[in-house]
Amino acid sequence: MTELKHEPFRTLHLEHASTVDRVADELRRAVFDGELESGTPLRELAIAASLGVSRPTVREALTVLVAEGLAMREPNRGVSVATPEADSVRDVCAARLVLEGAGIRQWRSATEEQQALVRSTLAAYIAAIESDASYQELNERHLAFHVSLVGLTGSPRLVAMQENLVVELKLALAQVDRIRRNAHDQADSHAALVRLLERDDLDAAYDFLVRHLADAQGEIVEALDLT
Amino acid sequence: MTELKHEPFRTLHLEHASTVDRVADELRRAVFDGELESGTPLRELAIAASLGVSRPTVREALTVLVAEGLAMREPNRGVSVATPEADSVRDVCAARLVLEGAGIRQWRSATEEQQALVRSTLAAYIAAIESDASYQELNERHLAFHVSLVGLTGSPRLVAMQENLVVELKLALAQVDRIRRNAHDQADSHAALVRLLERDDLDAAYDFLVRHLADAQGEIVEALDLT
DNA sequence: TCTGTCAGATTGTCTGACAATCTTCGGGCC
DNA sequence: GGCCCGAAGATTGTCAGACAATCTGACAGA
Repeated sequence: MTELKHEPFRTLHLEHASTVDRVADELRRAVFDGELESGTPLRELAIAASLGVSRPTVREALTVLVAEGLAMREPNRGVSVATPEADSVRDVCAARLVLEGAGIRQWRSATEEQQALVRSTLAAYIAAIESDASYQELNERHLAFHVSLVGLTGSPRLVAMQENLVVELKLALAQVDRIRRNAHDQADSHAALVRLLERDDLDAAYDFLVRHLADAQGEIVEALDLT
Repeated sequence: MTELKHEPFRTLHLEHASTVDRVADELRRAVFDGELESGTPLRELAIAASLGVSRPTVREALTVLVAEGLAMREPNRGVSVATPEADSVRDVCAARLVLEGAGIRQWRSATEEQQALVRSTLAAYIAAIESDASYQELNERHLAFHVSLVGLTGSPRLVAMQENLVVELKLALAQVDRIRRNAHDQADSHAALVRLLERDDLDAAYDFLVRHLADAQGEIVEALDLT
């Protein structure tokens, strides 16, 4: 084989974006940015014309969105932006507690690398707050921190599941915050959680997480009901 | 509305199967039955001709399979049946432990209905064993029991995640058992687990689950390495 | 041995089309 | 006046055919 030991091109990375992917990306962006209200029908022809691609391509992109839970397909009635229900939010938070709780419980058996990821994700979140980053970015960093907690389990599948849950949350937040943007500062709370972890006080950390998720759920559900 | 109180047609259910769904079902069946070896390329034209549908329809069905993890898509190289790696199996089992463990921990706070589901699923598994059911059905019942454990959490999303994991396991089993079918009787072990639950001895039940999953993982990985 | 080139196969995407189904709207009937 | 019903329009689900881009493999040439 012609494989070199040092692999000098390891950092190179070609963006292999198919048309379908780019269409899906654009639709995702529009949903998260709140340009598309929940329940908005996503007409294939309109999107195809608007983006300058063909209908089959749009169709494929839509099935991707549906698989991700960002949209709903009703037979013979097309695809529309999913509407986050209060029950869904409650379920997402319950599921998050299971996944993130599992991560916390495995703090001690996690690798140094995984622990470092939690710290650095928290640091990035704090830095974003202090630099007055955009609302979107704060959300992103915040949720990335919670994903990193699941990363402590070392299980790619659990992380993937958490990322799915986070997508649903982002959808709900996009709907809620389209009306009133309230990305309030939660850095202290998260920093306290990490301190408990560093102190190996896992039970306290878990209790902390329980309260934190309950709070988040309460806020989102409340805001959702006002819609 | 003309809605009747007793809803006499509640049991009626029209199979609203689109062509895409039926193609996907057929492909799934073929994979689980071991007709398609892992790594087999799934050519769009061949499948379309073989099933008498058009290529776009097959394409959509394939993206469904890929989303489910049953197949892999490599850009410009098409879709092929996924190959279960030992690492994947280990990860699936680790993830299962988190989900099923969460179910067990919530046994007490589960509804009567959810607990009954666990019992009845176990009963169905045992009945299938005693009636010398087919290999496929035993597998199905066995895994259904484990799903019902996750059902104790009452979280539809966690159940959906577990079902995804189970799909991957079924794929691995299909590959392993294509060579040697070894659906050995595990009814006693599962019955013991339920007895521990009924006795509210959750810690023991959890330990039991840990061992059970470790055993299962060991067997599958071993059989996989022999391939 | 390595590189460049070419044919065949397969996918990614487009165009155009048609039937089935849903929605809407207006007409006829009580 | 209000309600059932049928026709028109819109949209999806599916199909057929086509073409460019890319991958594979083989073969010739430096």
